[in-house]
Amino acid sequence: MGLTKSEIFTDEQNRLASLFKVLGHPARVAILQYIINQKACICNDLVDELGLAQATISQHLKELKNIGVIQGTIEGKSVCYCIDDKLWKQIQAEFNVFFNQEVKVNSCCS
Amino acid sequence: MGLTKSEIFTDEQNRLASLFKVLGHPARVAILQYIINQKACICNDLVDELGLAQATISQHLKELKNIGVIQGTIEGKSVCYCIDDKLWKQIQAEFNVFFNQEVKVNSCCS
DNA sequence: AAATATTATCGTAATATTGCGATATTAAAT
DNA sequence: ATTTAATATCGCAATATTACGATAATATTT
Repeated sequence: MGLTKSEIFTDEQNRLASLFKVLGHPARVAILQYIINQKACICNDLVDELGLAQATISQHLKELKNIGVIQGTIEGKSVCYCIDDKLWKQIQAEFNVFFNQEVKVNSCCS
Repeated sequence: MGLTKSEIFTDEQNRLASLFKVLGHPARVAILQYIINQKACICNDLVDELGLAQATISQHLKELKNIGVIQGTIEGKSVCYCIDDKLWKQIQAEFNVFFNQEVKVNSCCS
């Protein structure tokens, strides 16, 4: 197997999980932090900054682009990647909806 | 390979990624939602509720226990799983620190 | 103690992810 | 047009994850 059974879950559950999953790798967290701090970046900066091969960085960037959290604009022979601020805030909002569900503490565990 | 190079990232990056990763599966999102709504649960309820085998549910519960977001108390022959509200709020807080970094929108992307 | 019920663990197959070298693609510079 | 630079894609090997049947472990019930 190794195949997630997406069809048995709700759209919301699949959606949340897919967002969490993309953020669930330290390289992608590092890339986001770097882009945020530098305002923008090109892939080669990241290759120098992180210790990963260019092909690997490019692959991680692609996954971040897939969920729309970053966008790339071609600038001459390089690409300028930026956070999509609207989506950034939207993802945070979706996470907060999940976390703000009221947790009722049950007697059996306290 | 297939081996994440954790040693090249900061503790914060690894920590955040590991939390996101655990939440990055729809079954685990579903389990958390179910426990929150039912106040508590035992594994067998989840087997009926979700369409996954008992062994699979047990494995997902273990991962959730590993990050401390749920805890299990033995109750006779079953186990009562509850959200650890303190950790639940702490994880949310850690995520918000990440998301609340100020994003400077760069001219090249707008 | 034997039977039953619930959960955990083991072993294994299928699929996914990570990482990287090699190579393509694209655009600027010469 | 050729060279150079930056990024993307392909193909592959190593490792991780997902899922589940079988079985073990634990605790209650009979």
